[in-house]
Amino acid sequence: MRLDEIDRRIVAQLLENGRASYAQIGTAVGLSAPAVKRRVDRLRADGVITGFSAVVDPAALGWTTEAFIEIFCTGATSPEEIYASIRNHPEVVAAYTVSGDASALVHVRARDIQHLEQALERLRREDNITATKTAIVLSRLIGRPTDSPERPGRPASRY
Amino acid sequence: MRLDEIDRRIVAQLLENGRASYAQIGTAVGLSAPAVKRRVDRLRADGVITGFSAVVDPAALGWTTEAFIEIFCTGATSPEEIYASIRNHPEVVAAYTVSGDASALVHVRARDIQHLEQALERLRREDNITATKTAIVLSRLIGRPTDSPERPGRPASRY
DNA sequence: CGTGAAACTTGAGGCTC
DNA sequence: GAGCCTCAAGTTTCACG
Repeated sequence: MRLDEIDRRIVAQLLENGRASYAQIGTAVGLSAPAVKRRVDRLRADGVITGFSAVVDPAALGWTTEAFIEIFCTGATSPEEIYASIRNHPEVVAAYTVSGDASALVHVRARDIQHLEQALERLRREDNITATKTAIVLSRLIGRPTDSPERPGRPASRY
Repeated sequence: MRLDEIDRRIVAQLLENGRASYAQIGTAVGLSAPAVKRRVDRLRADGVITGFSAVVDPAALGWTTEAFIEIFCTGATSPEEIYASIRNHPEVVAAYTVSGDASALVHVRARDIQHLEQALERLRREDNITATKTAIVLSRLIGRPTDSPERPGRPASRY
């Protein structure tokens, strides 16, 4: 599952434009379309590329409020238990167990502040969760689609 | 720029498979391929869909370490100044100004712990930044490609 | 990995409700 | 306004060299 330079460039192309044609990618990386397809198929089979997705502006769909919530649990709550506590909250966009004071950090998106408050109350009612600490997102400074293997920082998409 | 039910279903389809053909989406939502294309074109023009991207596993590209860093700045540091301080650090995947104690929250990805430490040191050398507080990601519990307008929680991709 | 041919998809015209 | 049909141009996908 080693990636060479061309593989990385193909991935970079597909990060930038997930609907680029194989011929288009091919001219960018100096390969024919079938050769690109074979590599993309291999990258998918190897789990390097896990899928393709539209990049959507949450605000345009009415999700204008965003927060990071530190979650504190009782003594030795396992990751599985934390997962069970948050999995059914649809507002949770991402969640991580982390080092430090908090047991987990969850990224939440809501339609508005009222919705956020409601989601937070619902989270706090979970048995394992003893406390929360919320940081509401005021502005997004940087947000990359995902990590390019070799792309430097791009300008922020503010909202 | 109002979205109807079909628009939302098209967006949901494209979040799930960004390379789906218009005909494919059409059968899923009950429209012909050209009708789907026109709606997708409109959704792009309206900024609801901002692009398409491959979904890549950072670990497969050698980015195995991840952290959230709270950044503390002197008194009244503006979002623009914070942005200027972090924009050139390629390890920064996302950054937000937030309510609460910290001035900003930045999401960082590094190749390994050594690289993370090095990135952190580099960040702390920025003039505006007076202190940082790092939470290293131990495991990812939930991570959705992005927010579907109506999709419930999906299982976590752990690593 | 490249070439070429078959099957499919895209994208733009005009037509209908 | 929004959808459907049709057709040329482009794209994907295969077997073969």
